Amino acid sequence: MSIISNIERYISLTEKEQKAFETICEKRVVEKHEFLVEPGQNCYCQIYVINGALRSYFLTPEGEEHTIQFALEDWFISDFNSYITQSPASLYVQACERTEVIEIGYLEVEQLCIEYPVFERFFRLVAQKAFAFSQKRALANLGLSATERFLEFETQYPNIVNRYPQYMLASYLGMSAEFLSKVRKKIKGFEER
Amino acid sequence: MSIISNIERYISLTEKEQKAFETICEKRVVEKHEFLVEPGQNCYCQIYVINGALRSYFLTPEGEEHTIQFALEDWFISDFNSYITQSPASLYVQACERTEVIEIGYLEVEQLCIEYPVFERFFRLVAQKAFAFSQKRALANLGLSATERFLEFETQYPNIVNRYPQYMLASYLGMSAEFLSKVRKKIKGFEER
DNA sequence: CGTCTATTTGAATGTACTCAAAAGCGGTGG
DNA sequence: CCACCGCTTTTGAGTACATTCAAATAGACG
Repeated sequence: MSIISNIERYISLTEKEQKAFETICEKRVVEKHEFLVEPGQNCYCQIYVINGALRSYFLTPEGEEHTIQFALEDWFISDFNSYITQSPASLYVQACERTEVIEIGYLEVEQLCIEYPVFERFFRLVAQKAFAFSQKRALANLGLSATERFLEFETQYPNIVNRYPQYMLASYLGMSAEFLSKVRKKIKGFEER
Repeated sequence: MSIISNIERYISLTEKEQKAFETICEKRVVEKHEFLVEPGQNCYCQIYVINGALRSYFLTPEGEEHTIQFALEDWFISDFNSYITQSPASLYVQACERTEVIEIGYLEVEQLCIEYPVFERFFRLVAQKAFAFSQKRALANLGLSATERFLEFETQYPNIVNRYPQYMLASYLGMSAEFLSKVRKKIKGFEER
C-alpha cells in the first residue's frame, strides 16, 4: 500500500495535494542494524515504513535496552517527543531487517499544513489515534502478569512476535529475556495437553 | 487561567473565533465522588478542569482500580479512546473534590474545526503533546523499581501527590496501596539521616 | 566450519503482592 | 462538641512472581 492511499484512509486529497505531499517525502533504504535516529542527534523527522521492520528503544544508564515501539509495513515511527518539541532525540530508531522508508521532515510538514490545511486534519487524526493507542498499551500492561502480557500481545500482533527476536519482545513487554523464554515454555506445555 | 488563554498558548484567535469556541463550551459543577463518565455510557466529550481535581480509571474483572490519569486545574481529561472512536466508554472519570469543568462535545468540535481550521491546528498540537506525554510515561515506568517510580512522580508532580489519596497514586504507579505505604516509609527513613 | 549472538535452563535471590489486623483520620449525627 | 462509623493508611508475616548470574545449547552469518 502506498503512503498516499494510507493517508486517504483518513482524508481525501486532490491531485495537487497529493503532489505537494510527495515532494516532502524522502525515500531511503536502511540496512539491518543501521540506525535512523540516535540519541542527541539532529534527525527531526517522522519515518514511514514501506517494507521491512524497525523499532525504537532507549538505553538506561545501566545499559539495558527498553523497546518503545515496533514498526512494520505502513507504520509511522520516530522519537515523537523529540520530533514535536524539536529537541535532540533520546531514543534509537534501528532497522531490524533491510528496510525501505520514507522520511518526512518537521519543517516540511509544518509548511505543508500551512499551505494545505487538509494535512493539519490528517496529522491531528493520526496523533489522536496514536495517543489513544498509547493509552491502551499503558492500560493493557497495568495489572497483568508477565504471562498475560505476552499472550495478549501475541494474539494482537502475531506478525510482530514472529518477526522480531525474543529479547526485543521481552524488553517491550517489560520483562527479562530469560523470563520470557520460561514463560513461552510454560505456555507451550499447556497447549500440548 | 481561562480556557481561551490556555488555547492561546498554542494558537492565536480572533474575537470571532473566541466567541465560536465559547459557544461550544458547557460549564458544569460536579460534587466529590460524582462521575462525569461511566463505562458503557454515552458521554462523548472532552472535559477541561477549571478548578478541582478529577481522575480517570478502569476496573479489572477482579474489581481492582487502575488510575489512568489525574487532572487538576487547566488539564483536559476524558476516555480519549472512546472519544475519538465515538464508542461507549470503558473508563470512569470521577471527581475527587468538588470540581468546576467545561465539557466540549465531539460533534461540536468537529463542526468547529470545519468552520475554523485554526482549531484543527490546536487540537492537532494538543493531541501530539498528549501522545508525547503518554510515551514518556510508558517509558518512565519501564525499567524503574516501585521506589524509583514514586520518587520520579513526586518530583514531577508534587501537587498531585499532595492532593490525591495514596491508594489512587499507587494504582497509577502500578503497585499496591500497602506497598506504596512501605515505600514512603523507607524514603522517609533515608531523608531523616 | 568457526565465531558471535540469541535462547534455554537451573539455582539462588529479591522485589512486590496478598492477607489480616491495628491504627489513624474525617465526616456525620446525636 | 463529642462519639461513632467507615474509609484510608500502616504494619507484619508468609508467599509468589520475576530477576540475576552462570553455564550450556542452539542458531545465524560470514
